Amino acid sequence: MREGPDIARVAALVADPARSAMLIALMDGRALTATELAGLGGITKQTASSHLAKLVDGEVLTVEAQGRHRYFRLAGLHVASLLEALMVFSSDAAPPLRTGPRDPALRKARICYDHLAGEMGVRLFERMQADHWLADDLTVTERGNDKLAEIGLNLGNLPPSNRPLCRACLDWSQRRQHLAGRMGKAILDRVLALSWARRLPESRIICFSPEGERGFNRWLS
Amino acid sequence: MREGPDIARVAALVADPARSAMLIALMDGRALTATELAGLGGITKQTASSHLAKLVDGEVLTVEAQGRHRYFRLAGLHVASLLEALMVFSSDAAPPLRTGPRDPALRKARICYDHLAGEMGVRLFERMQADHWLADDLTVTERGNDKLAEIGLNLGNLPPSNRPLCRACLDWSQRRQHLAGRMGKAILDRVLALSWARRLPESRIICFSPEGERGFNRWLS
DNA sequence: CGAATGGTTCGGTTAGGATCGAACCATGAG
DNA sequence: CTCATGGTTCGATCCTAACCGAACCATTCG
Repeated sequence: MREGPDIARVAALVADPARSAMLIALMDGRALTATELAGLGGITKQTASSHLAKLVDGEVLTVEAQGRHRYFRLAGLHVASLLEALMVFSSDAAPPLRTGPRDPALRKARICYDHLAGEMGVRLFERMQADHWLADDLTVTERGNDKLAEIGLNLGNLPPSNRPLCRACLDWSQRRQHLAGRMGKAILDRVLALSWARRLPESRIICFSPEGERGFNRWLS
Repeated sequence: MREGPDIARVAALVADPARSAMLIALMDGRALTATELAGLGGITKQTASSHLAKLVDGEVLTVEAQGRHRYFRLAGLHVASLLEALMVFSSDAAPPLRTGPRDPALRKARICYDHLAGEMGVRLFERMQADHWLADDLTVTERGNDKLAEIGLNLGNLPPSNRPLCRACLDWSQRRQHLAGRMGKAILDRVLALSWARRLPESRIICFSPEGERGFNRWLS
């Protein structure tokens, strides 16, 4: 009788309006927090938490904990394919709501909690390692201190804290690591203070000016 | 808040075990009666009747009344694609309950609505792309037409239809794409007409003969 | 150390829907 | 016509799961 792959299990996960709203919101590959998703689904965070746990358990979503946030994202391409296949049914109407010009910008550079992420953040971090600003254990080398001084940054002046100075943080859009920790924050602060870039209100986008990007690239080279 | 396409509606239709069992049974494109489907779903005919009404109402199935029978079949290719997309999830993990000798055959070649799926289908599709039978936008190139002519297929002779000529369909067992659309159907029809393969009754398996497989491979090379 | 914020757990309520028995309608066979 | 069979409708039961309030845990900030 009832055999074969258990299609109903996954379908049931998508079958709830709140869950499907959250899934659609994640279709562009972004990673969103539980409270953001609760808002998008029109439910309280308790309910969202329960839904998200089910989706993760069902391997439809993956989580990544960062600080006190938990970032949820689709578990892979096959999930997006499934959602696309479902959208075919309601396709005749329903103009898609997303993918304004903001998305590419978000991939290029954005704030991740308090430090730089996206393409620019990843490039920074990889350059710091390749050029030995950082040692393998993520401590700052002498050359690192020199380079930081070039943009007016002296780690000795940072406010004390028990938060680690350097930490690697997984970048969702690039799937590589970028620099987090107090130093990540300090560098972003300098980038903003130098007017190399500015934050766009109501979003996580960091917008580099043309001169700012040139300055940043020159600094890395 | 909650906008966008109402994917939860269709997902809910598939989310019931009895309904999904019936849908899977229909994946080979056959049309079955309500009582047959009731048996396959492991439910009484009253319940099945209710389920089937919902599926028809939701445009997942179509009915055809003949005498005192009512034949149900999938509403279209997009339904089969959806079911395949769902099967992707239960394929890798979840030690399947049944691994008789039929499964390998099913993975090797099977019918997906009306076109070739499984290992053979995926190989065909990848070859078509690598060897430029198809352009990136899935239109048929001149070389493609030549190769199709080799097995006696002329796309100009296909019956007109508004169904797309070429479509990619995610393959459940392979997690890659295979060829659907009118051309996918036409190729499978030729493969069967050439006696390269035949359908096994009561299943979705497409069984290639040794010579048939050789012919198929030679055609691809 | 609080205070603030992001998230989870628990308990109780509620609504939807899957299920089947029984009765009913429609078609076809004899 | 009568009977058997395919299918639907109705009503009642029962179970699941979505939901939120409230309390709780964890992390960061001052």
